[in-house]
Amino acid sequence: MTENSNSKFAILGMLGIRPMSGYEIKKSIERSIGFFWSESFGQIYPVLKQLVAEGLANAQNGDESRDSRRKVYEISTQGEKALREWLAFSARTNLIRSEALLKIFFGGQADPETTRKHIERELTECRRKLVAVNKVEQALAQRSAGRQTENDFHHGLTVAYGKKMLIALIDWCETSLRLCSWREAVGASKEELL
Amino acid sequence: MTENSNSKFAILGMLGIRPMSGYEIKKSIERSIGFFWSESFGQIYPVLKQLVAEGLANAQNGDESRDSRRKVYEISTQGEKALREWLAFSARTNLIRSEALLKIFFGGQADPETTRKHIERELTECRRKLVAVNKVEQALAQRSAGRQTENDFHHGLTVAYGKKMLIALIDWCETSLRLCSWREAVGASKEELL
DNA sequence: AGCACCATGTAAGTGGTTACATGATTCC
DNA sequence: GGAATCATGTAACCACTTACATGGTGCT
Repeated sequence: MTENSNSKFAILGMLGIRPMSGYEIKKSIERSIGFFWSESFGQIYPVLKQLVAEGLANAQNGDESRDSRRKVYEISTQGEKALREWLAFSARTNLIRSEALLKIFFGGQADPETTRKHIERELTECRRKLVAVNKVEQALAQRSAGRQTENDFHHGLTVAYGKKMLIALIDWCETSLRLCSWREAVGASKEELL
Repeated sequence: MTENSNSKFAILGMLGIRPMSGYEIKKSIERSIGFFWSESFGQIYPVLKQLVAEGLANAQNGDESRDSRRKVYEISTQGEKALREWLAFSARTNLIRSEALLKIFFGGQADPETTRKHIERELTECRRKLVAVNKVEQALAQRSAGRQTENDFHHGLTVAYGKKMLIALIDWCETSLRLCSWREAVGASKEELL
């Protein structure tokens, strides 16, 4: 842990939207920012404890009529300040590591079908995700019809981001598959000529 | 270490392109797949040792006329087989975590300038990267003029991917900045009306 | 009664970076 | 002779995931 700024502020940021339990934080992250962020329970619960210890959040535990173990965490004034400071700080350029792209890059060292399969899998995945993002987009539009909150506006920006990336990715997959086919056809005819 | 499949095969894949030293692997990764992959020396050297121990690569050390410590590693027949097997295996959907997007998502909890700054920084970064990708694209086109190797073809696919993503990202940044401006203008006029 | 989901937490392991230590070679 | 780059390696640390343990609550 020590100075695990990312998870810490991701969780604090979620509490900034509304008070939540650890379990809710997980679900909420999955639904809203799952496209580019994730947190595991193994991270969430210790961080929540840490946030309380640092005075950045308060725990209100023991809501009757529900599971008595359930604890709802709320961001504190200090927490809001800490979050704002972190938000103002320039984001580190994060190291993305795409296993799929790596396998496509090395595709020359496998048979041509391998690359094709990776791209097809990617394409299927993207189309599935696009459907999900469209649903989120619709839900957001409906919720913020009339007056759009600050949070809704910013959520909308990230949804637009996801959508744009997915559309571009789908386009790349389709183009790449055509290139693969074309290359295979040329390769085949070359062999015939020998 | 144990079963660090990703780094292991990223490095083995580089050796599959041509024999290299640890240092060259690092540079080569940065130049060709730096857009979506990275390896640190702290990872490369132990993995190279491991690859030799497992019989997936051979070390030819002690080239006179150059630094005598320099060791060039070469993929073995067994290594090629292991690489092909790994390549054929479906890629896990990797967890991307974008700190910048996270900060934009939480932007409603900071002043509007914060979000704007993050997007502007992103835009600058993307434009810079696009220039770099274009250079790689040109170099690749020149190198593979006439006959294009399998490796060149697959490298081209990943470069096209990078380019497409960057163009989409730049577009998103520009649109988002306009949305921010528009929202700020509306917000200001609202306050004037109060 | 049983399943799905809500709910919290810990321990072990993983996959990786960063910082450090050390030094050779090349080019100006 | 000094800077840049080539070159290899280790140790400490870090953030995070996975698997495990445990059990409540609500619906059918």
